[in-house]
Amino acid sequence: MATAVAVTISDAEWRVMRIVWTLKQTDSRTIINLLAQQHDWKPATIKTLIGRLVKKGALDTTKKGRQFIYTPLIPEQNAMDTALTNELDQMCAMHRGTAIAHVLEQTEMSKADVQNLIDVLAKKLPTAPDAVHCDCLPDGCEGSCES
Amino acid sequence: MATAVAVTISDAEWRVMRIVWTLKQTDSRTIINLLAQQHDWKPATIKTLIGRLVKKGALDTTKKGRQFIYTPLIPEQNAMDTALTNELDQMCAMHRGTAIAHVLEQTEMSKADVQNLIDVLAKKLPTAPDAVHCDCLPDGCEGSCES
DNA sequence: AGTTACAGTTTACATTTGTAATCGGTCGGT
DNA sequence: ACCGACCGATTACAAATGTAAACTGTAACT
Repeated sequence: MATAVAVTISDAEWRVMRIVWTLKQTDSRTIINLLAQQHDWKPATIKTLIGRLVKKGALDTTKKGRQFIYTPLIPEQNAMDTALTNELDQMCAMHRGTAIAHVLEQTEMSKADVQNLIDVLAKKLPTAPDAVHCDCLPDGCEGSCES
Repeated sequence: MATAVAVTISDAEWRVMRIVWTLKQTDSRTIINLLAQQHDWKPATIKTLIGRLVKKGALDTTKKGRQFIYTPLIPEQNAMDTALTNELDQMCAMHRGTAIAHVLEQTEMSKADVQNLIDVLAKKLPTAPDAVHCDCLPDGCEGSCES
């Protein structure tokens, strides 16, 4: 395994990636046009973001005449998983379930997605531990860590 | 409503908050001792983080003799929700469900939590739309945006 | 009363991120 | 053959973040 370093994509860069992920491949012209509509970013700003993503190894480039064609080097689902997991991992293990519950309530999802989540959880239920303990303190936070 | 600005807590600051959330209230001594164990941060580093959190309005201080007692000004669950929601919101609406599925698979949760999530989803199922469309492109990404 | 030890504040500095102007090369048109 | 439009690269700069030393004041112990 070579590039196991899991590139970090910043918020602004994320916007660029979404365009490329969605279009599978594009040139900077298209990216700039689309993004300049959504945000009011100057073309120069978007070029910078593209440049950084290429340097970071998130986008690949293929010379096409005078310009480049950009393609994602890291899969969207992969980036999404990593971002969410990183966020969750830095939170108290005991409270993750509740946090996810709130997120589920507020996230609009298709029937199919909801059903799929139910299935995943149903499969998870049997092996789920009776309790997951707080891991906020070095030792284990016995007693002082309720609800 | 005064401070509706939703303070942003950085990764390193998050560690400090977790200590305070768990202990409900503490002094810097305790925070420093606990954190110095988990990470190898110098006391000065932790002091800086505490100071920034106070300035940001995430921690409250109460003079107690020569030192301060710190208490959380923002609730943990609230911070967790905000962090996760912000992360999710910047992702393609169409793919959020799948990403959450992956996260659910990898997150250890208690039986009670899993069951709770199932309930939340079951309640959500009837009103869930048949499809949630990709919102990565300005227009709506018809056609060019499959799974 | 003097000194120590530690709490909180100020200052420091490199890196990352957001935001953007400018430069340099080239493709296409006249 | 030349000029302009445009692409990608270089440079810029402030704010946030990670990491930490230095400074200041004062409570506690001798």
